[in-house]
Amino acid sequence: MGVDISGIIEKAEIDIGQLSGKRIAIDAYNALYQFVSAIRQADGRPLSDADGRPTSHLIGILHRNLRLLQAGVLPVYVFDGAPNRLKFGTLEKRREAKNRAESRYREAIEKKDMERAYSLAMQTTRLTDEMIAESTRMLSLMGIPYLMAPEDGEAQASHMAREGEVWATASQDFDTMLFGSPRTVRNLTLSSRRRTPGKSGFSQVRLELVDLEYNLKRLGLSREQMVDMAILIGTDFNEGIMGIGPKKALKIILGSSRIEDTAYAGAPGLEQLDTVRRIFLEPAYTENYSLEWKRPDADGILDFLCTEHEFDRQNVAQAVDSLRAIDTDSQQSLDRWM
DNA sequence: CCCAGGGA
DNA sequence: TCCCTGGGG
Repeated sequence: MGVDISGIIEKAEIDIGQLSGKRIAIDAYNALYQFVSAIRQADGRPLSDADGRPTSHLIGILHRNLRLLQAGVLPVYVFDGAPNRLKFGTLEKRREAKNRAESRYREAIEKKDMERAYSLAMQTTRLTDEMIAESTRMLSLMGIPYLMAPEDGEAQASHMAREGEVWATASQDFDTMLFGSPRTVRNLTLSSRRRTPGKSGFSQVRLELVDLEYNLKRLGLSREQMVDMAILIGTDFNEGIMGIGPKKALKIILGSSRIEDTAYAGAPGLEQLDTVRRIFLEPAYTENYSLEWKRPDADGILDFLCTEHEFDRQNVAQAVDSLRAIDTDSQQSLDRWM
């Protein structure tokens, strides 16, 4: 999930209207995980068609993007490429955690503890290659641009924001700040309710905007120092130091300015310091993409969802009609003036 | 995730 | 009008 420095970051609550006419680069994996973990039936299993194939990702993409486009937002989805080898450890840990959650889920189902089963089911969420392929196909049909990052999707999205190709990145974690995204939108949804893993029921969430420069200035850090702080805490690419969270890390870096000047220089958990720094400060990116929002392929969407996946034809037709009523052309020309 | 529907 | 619940595939 990336490094959690939420506690020391100031966010501004914003209204969706403030994103109208703006291009937002969305961390695709992050968004898809939300869909697949949140869109479930009562026993926790994802929604699926008659053949048992999952459909949560498709429902999520259809409805979320319909609402975003209606609000005037111009979304572009950035998918992860091949993970950096320093991420292998994190990925392995996630796999193990999912396996554990799966066996606990089965236990909870046997004990008929549905509430626990539901929350465990959310932790078993996996994105398969087929779901990724279907997601990009769905985006194409909706006329929404997407691209594959060479490595980390958040790094690519952040590069695009730095270059001014998009106004902001959208992700739930704070790695986009480390990657240098000037603005990060969190909780990019139209509804303000969210199911959270580990808890039953819903909690309120508000659309938030995180401004990188503002936060760096307020904390008295350079971005390089913020990256060092994250490395002390632990990132997807290194373990970090046990017992050091955002508060202590901030104090340490404000006192010593860089990891080499602290007592933690060379400590286990901080191996390959310069490589990890470079992952955040000089990330791999591509400029080989085009941002164009096209008219939706109405028949294509109906075929895909209703013929291939047995969605209700009337529901989908209604969504498609709403989609066709949106004038993305004028939003794109409006966007030039912002 | 988002929506529709019903009750407070 | 808000809040909660059930449904979607």
